[in-house]
Amino acid sequence: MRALDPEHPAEPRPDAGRPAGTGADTCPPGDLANELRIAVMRTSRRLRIEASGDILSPGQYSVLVGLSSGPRTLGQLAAREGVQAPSMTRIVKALEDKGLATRAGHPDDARQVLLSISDVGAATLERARRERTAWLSRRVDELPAADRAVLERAAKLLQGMSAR
Amino acid sequence: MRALDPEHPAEPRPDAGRPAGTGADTCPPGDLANELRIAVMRTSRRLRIEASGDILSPGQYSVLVGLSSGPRTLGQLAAREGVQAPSMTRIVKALEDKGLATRAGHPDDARQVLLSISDVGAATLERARRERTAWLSRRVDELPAADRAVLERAAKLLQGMSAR
DNA sequence: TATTGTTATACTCTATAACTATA
DNA sequence: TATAGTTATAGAGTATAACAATA
Repeated sequence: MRALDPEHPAEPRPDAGRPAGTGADTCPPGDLANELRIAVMRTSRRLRIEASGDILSPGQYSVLVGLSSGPRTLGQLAAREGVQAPSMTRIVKALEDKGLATRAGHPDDARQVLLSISDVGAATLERARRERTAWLSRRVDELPAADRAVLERAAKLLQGMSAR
Repeated sequence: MRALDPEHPAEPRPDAGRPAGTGADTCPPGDLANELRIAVMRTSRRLRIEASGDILSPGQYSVLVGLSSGPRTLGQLAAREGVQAPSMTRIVKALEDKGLATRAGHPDDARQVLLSISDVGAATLERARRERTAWLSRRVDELPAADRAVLERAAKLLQGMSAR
């Protein structure tokens, strides 16, 4: 089994040291960024922990996501993942061995290699995605509608802020 | 330098395939969980990337956070981080070598070891925290007040959902 | 000569197993 | 005999360097 993620397992409680009963709706800007960082990192850690039992390693999952929108060369995948070519060679080899991706020569440039997701790969990706969302779905369902609306707007904001 | 985080580098755009102009304030529950997962994972990836150049490895940072609220035994730290004792031995050794943590025998049980954060360690942790929050602070500052309020409420919700 | 991808090798961080010291 | 921590060793996953094939 994969090791637990060492990132931010237990940040200090956010309200420590803040005077209680201050019904203010806003906190200082620096505090917001810090609390948001804690919230995001803590949630991402739980998401990864709860997703344990994967068939896919994080790298394999991520590459499969990249391939789900169309064939890519090994170099494109490496650049997109931010890893070096030898690392991508390894990841792709693992995906091929599991039958989740297929390899073909590039029609125009014989040096390059074109990787595609297989049907089994697409199905595996879908299952992995569902597994990774299951824990969060349960938690979200427990919330009142007003809170869900807040999270929906926040999700859009975060996605916009983090887009590259 | 440490490798880039392989987690979710480029999830598919959230609105793909959704009819535009649907001014609905809510989306199906499953969709919310999925969008929230994408938002959280993408943001956490950016946070880690932007925090590159650390003096502290993720594990060392995390242990230092644990020590910042008081001395802990090696076993306590290992349990809190979700790693085995030998791994914690290594992390603690690295912190000691850098002068960020100190070791002492347990007063009641000579088998145990008590780790404490040093003054240098506390200062280093503060600096690391600021670095890790800097990117997010800039992004948050660009937002209108209403959006910041949404994120503030969302941060509290996420922290509550992810608490253990 | 430059570029794409592979192989060889090393480093980091993790785990399990075996061991020492103490309870 | 059980527990806290260390040491030894192995398994992922990453990187850089050197190489082969092609442009």
